[in-house]
Amino acid sequence: MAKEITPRSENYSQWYNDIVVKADLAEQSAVRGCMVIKPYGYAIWEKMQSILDKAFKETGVQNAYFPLFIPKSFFSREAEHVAGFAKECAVVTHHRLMNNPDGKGVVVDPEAKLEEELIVRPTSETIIWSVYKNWIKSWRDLPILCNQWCNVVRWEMRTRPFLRTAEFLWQEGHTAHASAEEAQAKAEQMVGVYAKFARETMALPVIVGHKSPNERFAGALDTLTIEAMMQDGKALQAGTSHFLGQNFAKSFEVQYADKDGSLQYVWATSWGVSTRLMGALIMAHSDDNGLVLPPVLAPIQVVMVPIYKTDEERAAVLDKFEAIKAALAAKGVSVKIDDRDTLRPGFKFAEWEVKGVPVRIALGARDLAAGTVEVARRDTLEKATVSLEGVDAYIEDLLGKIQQNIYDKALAFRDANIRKCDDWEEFKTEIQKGGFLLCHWDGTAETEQAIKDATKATIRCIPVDSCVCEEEGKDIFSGKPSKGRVVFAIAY
RNA sequence: CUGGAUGUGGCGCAGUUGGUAGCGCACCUGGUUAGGGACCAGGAGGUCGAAGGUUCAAGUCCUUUCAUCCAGACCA
Repeated sequence: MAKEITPRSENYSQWYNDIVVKADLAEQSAVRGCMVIKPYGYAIWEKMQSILDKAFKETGVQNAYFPLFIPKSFFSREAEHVAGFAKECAVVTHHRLMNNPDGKGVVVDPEAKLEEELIVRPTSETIIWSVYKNWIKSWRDLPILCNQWCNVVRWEMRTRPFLRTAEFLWQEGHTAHASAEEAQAKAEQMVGVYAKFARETMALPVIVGHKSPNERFAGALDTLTIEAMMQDGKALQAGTSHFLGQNFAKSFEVQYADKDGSLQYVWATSWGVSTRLMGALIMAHSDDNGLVLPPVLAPIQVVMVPIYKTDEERAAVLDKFEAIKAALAAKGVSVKIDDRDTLRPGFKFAEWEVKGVPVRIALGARDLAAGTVEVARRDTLEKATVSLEGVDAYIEDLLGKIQQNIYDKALAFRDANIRKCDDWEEFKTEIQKGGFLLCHWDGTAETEQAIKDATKATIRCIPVDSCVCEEEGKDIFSGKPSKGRVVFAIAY
């Protein structure tokens, strides 16, 4: 029987799209570059949201909401920032439709032209800072720690489901502080939250580091990032946290009266992760049978497939399933009993594998007689026959093992594809094979650009949590002195 | 925007030198089945992306146009 998922060796892009579609995560929408996130995919996003949201609140952050539309003039205040976004924004110019005088459909009412165009937010710095201006008067008002869960629109020339869509869901945190040190610490704290989330929840090993000036967010003084490696060896930026300095405060004139009565500009951060994390999840863990979900994120952690010939057998098996389900539910495990009687077991096995459900239990007459169940794990595809007695404890333990194993597997893959490189000729061929190359860099934008032009590789980050990178050396391209190694890779 | 490719039932595709559309999956009905994507029989579903042209006749040839995909450019 031919598998529906295309082997990754043939065409990684096709393989990825197949998993998105077959696992029932998302489909293409009628709007160019946008996608419909289906219930199963959205359930995963909701889990990500709830876990992240809890972590944010533990750091004192509160949720708020700001408008979707931003007056065009707001963008002209921060020159550097607008340069990074101006080219790819959707613009609202009119506010009314009318019946087409030809009688065919509707047209934009030319009378309804807006005085000032509205930009559909590509990110909310400008509107949030125009609001913060009114919130911040005194040192007592600081810090302000707000996050918003919302959608943003960026009219990208080329899109890919989850990784780069014209509209996407994300959270964006925006904080204001009295001192540079406090703001910087906040930016570091939040990238730490992201790294912990990636590792512990998504089972995704990430490298935390600073972006080079070239790759920094428009308007930021420092950008911290978590960089992950996908199974084709390409890098994916999974989340960022920016130290914005006083750029936005100055542009939007956000000043507070300090304890000594002097007027001071506030210091800012912003940080965000998006539905791109879904893309990371898919590309990091999936295999040729489909999605592989870490148990912590799986909307369904255990699926039960009954096997029967007669109505009596079916009733007996489902009865047993209900008992196991109750025991598992008491332990906080989410369980789905697949009692559809129009489909055969083999079909169900394959279907739940594509969807990445971590554990599958099969139970039939044979097992009932022996007092056992068949427990299959998605990460290794191994099957075990387990005694019905205490199966709930076995599965609870197994879910933890699967979570750990998925992380270990991804970590082993990543580490096997990180290597040092000190020779430019070698670099040019090695980088095309995928993976991360740790190389010396002289710290100049010119060198970085030259390397990018020659190989398409970019500096993914200057690591902060890896001691191997702190050593003197010579730049791989220019030969000039370098204070440490940075991560080069070809990125999504 | 540049280069390449593709548009034919819900999905994936075939369709020769022009002759009035077919296959697989999915769907509906009935039956047999059920421990890894079942089988048999019957059935429904398409103005072939759109517009124009050539022709007795166009899915097929010509022109225009639109859309999608891939590779660039672009991109926290």
